[in-house]
Amino acid sequence: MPRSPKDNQEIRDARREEILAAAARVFAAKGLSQSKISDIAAAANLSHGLVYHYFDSKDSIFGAIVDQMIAKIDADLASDGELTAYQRLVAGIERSRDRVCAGGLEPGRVVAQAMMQGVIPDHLRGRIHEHFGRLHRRIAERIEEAQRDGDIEPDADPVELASALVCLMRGLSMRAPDMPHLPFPIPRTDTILRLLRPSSAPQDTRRATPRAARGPNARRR
Amino acid sequence: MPRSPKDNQEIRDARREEILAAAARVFAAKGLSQSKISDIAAAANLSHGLVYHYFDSKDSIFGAIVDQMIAKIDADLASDGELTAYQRLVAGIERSRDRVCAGGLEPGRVVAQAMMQGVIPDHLRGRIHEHFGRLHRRIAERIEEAQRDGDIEPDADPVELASALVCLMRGLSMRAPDMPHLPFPIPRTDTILRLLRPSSAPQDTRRATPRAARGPNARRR
DNA sequence: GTCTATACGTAGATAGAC
DNA sequence: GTCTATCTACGTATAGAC
Repeated sequence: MPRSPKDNQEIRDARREEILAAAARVFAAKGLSQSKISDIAAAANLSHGLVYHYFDSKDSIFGAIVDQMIAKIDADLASDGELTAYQRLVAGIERSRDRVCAGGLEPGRVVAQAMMQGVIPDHLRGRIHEHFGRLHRRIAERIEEAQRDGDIEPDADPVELASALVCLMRGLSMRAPDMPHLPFPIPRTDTILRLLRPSSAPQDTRRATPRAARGPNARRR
Repeated sequence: MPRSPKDNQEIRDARREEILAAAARVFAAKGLSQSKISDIAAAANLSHGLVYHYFDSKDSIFGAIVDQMIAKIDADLASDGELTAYQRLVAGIERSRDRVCAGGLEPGRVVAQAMMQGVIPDHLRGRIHEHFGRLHRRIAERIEEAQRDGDIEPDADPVELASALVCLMRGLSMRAPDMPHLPFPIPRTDTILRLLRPSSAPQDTRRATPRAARGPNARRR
């Protein structure tokens, strides 16, 4: 008895996902250009030729991966309904940081690698560029909201803070997974948050110490 | 009349430097694996084959570049004799940041790319690893000194702060030179320094407000 | 010292057998 | 649907002409 069309479709979908998962690992480890199709095939335990049965080209695989990673990053920002803006920022930072610690798949890593590479398929450039725009805008908005809540330094430019935070997180994601014991530790979330922390630091003489007493994790209202 | 041996040597040295300079630009733009020997030759305005007259292989060129970049980074930290530890930290950050702004050759970029690549010649791995050890140790020491001077948050772990700072700077250097108009700005030095800034922030209840009044740029003693 | 022509290997992509 | 064999393009590295 032959396989039903439905079974075939399931096999196809499963294979596709397997290949994408394998490719994500390979790309994260080596970047687009250094990743051979055979590497991906080997990581997915199937033959070289079969990969081409499911995807047109290496670029199309990479495109699919980048889209997945972008979606994952967007999801990181979107979730966490009942929290303060500040708490959502912290949660996002923590998730990303945990992934780096686990040595697992850091979505930011793939995208950052893609951005650094000279040759990205043109359609991808646009998508990546848009992604960064969205990411940065959302973080800046969230920072602004947290400033209104009094959880973040109110006198700093939110766009500026967002840039610094994004830089830091990108640098974090860049730690090579095959160099697990680098001489310096992964900074704690507390340390990262120093960037945003309100302070009555000396250079700021306009405000004395009012709302600071509430603490950075205080719930608003 | 033939060229003197001395002239020949000068030509050789000059060519070598030209090739290295061209290669540095190419590597910074595309990374090791995407850089073809012909790219380097074209960037240096000479033929493909001549590159091999001066270097054994692409890897050996890359090795020379990485060494140059490492030396440049080390130099950034070494200089500035008459300054405070804190002032030297600031100067280093500013130099690196200026290079990124100029879109020029950011040494950290090449090294970071190298680190992220899966395949680095083995001897290079060691050198890069050592470099990071030195870099981090020096920064941590300098931070510690600045803490004693009262210019940096005294209750934070210097190693921790150094890690965060290195991450941030690495993320900064990663901006693609061919994407000059990213939606977010390069963070100002002030903003970067928020990581280190002393503060009488709420979560820290042990110290009240003593030394903070001196300001972060105050000369010690 | 500099170039052009060429050998060799490798990786992307296709074709056809099972 | 899956594999192996093959074509083709390109990049590293070398050899030899000028």
